Amino acid sequence: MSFTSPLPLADITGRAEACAPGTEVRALPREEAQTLAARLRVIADPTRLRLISMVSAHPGREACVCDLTEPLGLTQGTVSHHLRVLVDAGIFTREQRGTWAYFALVPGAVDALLGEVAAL
Amino acid sequence: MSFTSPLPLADITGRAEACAPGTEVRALPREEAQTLAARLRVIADPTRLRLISMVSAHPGREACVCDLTEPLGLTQGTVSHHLRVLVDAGIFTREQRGTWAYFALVPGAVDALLGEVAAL
DNA sequence: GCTCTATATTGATGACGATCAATGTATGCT
DNA sequence: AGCATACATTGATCGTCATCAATATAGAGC
Repeated sequence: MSFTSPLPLADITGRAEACAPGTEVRALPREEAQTLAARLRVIADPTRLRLISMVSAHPGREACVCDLTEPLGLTQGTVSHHLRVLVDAGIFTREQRGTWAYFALVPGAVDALLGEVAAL
Repeated sequence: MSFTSPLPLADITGRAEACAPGTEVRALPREEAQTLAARLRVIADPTRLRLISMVSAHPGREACVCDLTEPLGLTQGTVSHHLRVLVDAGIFTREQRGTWAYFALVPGAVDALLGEVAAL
């Protein structure tokens, strides 16, 4: 009787260890990932990053649209759009003073967002 | 001599203060904003956020593609694509061991990125 | 009232990117 | 050699979004 031929190892599915899928990894839930990614997409835009930088560097840490349109080299409508996105995300506040609308950073808003990512 | 009538304030262009554009605001340079936004876009995606979370929660803080494909519910090709993006961005490392490719987090890579945003 | 200025909104366009199915490449085992 | 597995890549499709031009709203002064 010889054992030189195929061994009947029925329980071993693949060879080596066949990438066990039963490791049960705790992943960030799909829905949380969705909302966190959406919030990150707000600041993952060059124009909005510049807006954040410009407003925080402005005297009084606030600025109106007309202060921001020309240095950005974009249409007034486009700048207004980006400011709306930032306000909706809770990163900027809008305060109407007469004809002008002044935008300012919400203290800690960006840091809070970054903190959630760092906690992954 | 009475001063009750229209004052000849010729040097004031508009009324109020007419949104002075000469305030010279230091903005994040266009090119830096572009690259920083591109790096942020890497993590501003739900699937890639979950990948980061899953790998860091995996025993040994590393995982191969087959560990990640099924729990994500995505095609193997799609997962491979996202892993490539993360490796190219310097967030993951790829180590080939036999047939398997193991991915691990680059220590401090995400924090460095977040730090740049916080420094705005 | 009218007019001008500051800002918001709408509609259309173009580009980028996430995803999949299919295929290609490489490694290991028999 | 042949075959099966793990992963990468290609090509195509579809949705999202940044941008603009045009229009709308609204406040301030005449």
